[in-house]
Amino acid sequence: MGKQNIPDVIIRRLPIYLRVLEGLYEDSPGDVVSSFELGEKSGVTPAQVRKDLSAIGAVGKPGLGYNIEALRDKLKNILNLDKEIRVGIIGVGNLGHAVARYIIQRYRTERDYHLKLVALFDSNPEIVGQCINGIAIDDMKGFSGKASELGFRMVILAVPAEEAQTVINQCSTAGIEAVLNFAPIHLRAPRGIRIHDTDLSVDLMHLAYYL
Amino acid sequence: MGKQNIPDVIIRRLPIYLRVLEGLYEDSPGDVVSSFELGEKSGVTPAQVRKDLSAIGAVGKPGLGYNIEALRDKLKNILNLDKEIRVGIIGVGNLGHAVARYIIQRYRTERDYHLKLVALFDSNPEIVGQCINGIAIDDMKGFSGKASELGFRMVILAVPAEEAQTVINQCSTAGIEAVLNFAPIHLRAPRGIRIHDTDLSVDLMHLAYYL
DNA sequence: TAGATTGTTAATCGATTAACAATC
DNA sequence: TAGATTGTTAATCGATTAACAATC
Repeated sequence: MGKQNIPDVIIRRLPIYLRVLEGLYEDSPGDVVSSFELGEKSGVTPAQVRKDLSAIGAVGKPGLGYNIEALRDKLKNILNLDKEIRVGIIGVGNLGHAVARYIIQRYRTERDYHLKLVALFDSNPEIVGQCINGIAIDDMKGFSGKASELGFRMVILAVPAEEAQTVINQCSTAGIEAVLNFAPIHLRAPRGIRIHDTDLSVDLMHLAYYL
Repeated sequence: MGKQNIPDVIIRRLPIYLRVLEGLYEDSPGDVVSSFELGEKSGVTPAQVRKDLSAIGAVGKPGLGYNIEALRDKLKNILNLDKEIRVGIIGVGNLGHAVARYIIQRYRTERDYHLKLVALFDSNPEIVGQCINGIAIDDMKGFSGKASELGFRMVILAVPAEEAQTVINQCSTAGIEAVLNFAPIHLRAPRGIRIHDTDLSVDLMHLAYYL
């Protein structure tokens, strides 16, 4: 496979381009988009757009622009979104619960994003066994088995900070490869796992600087 | 005020340092922390930590490190977290609702972060008038009045993509200065408003690349 | 053809890392 | 004093921007 080691800064912008392209495709499938328009709608300069697209091997036509559908498909392909991606959530408290509902709702409406929530886990016996939109909350004890049984390699982590490192080590054992971490703590990534930290509080504090 | 134009990359790391320092302070107030330990716990190199802290004018003692409490206070001061920060949420659907509960819960437990949710807005008459933890959902029509009455300058935007640009223009009129945007669209920032975009879907797609 | 826009190269800019004298 | 760690300077690295010949 031709993963030519594209820098992460570029990868990070691809979902944003893709989001814009989906919108353009709805309005005018079969049409073309320039780096100027795509950049405008993505918050990126036209030069940057061309540099990024050229880095991933997407090609446009001089004088015209990029074919919307082809470019969209290219991006989906690179981001692995042309296959079904199964996701589990660990930690179904306030936040995990909300994220679960959000994903279910969003990817129900959404056309064909192959992002599918397949499992929920918690270690609190009081909520294990409950259901969210038909998905049962499993005991964290059975995590490893469920992961291979259901075949998900991506996990959303919404447990308390104190438990997060322990849980991520379990994820590693279970063959998980990517983790979106909502716990307010920086985790040491075990070998073979990619972690992205995200924290509403951190975002708010960052913004607070600009008040 | 000494806002010496600190680059945003640095500002972005400050809340993370602060988060670590709060933890350290609980365990050993009055103690000192080295750039090595702080970096370790923040996912940043020691050199970077020292560069960042020096940029904001924080000082440590050679051979010892940085005083935990003093550094924490310095960070809070720079991030404006030594004053009360009032926040409103616009759009109380699935996501806005979850964010509201999350903030209320988190800043109840939290010691003394002066981040306070003071208002909720929506334009759907069916939910206007409802309450979340004692905070009423107001009609978006009265936004501008409420903003100045309650004195919040920061807003969390959780409306559908189609409405986001319109709403942010209203925010501008109402004197809002900072917006955390959850709508899956890049917004043109009106003069005087700082916008940070955040989108769970974008984060998941970004991670999907590494599967 | 004339006008528009790509793809790429070179120039610029800024951020990270390395190194080490100063200092507790 | 000896050992540790800061604060800063210089070196490196990488990302963004500008510019423009090639091409539709």
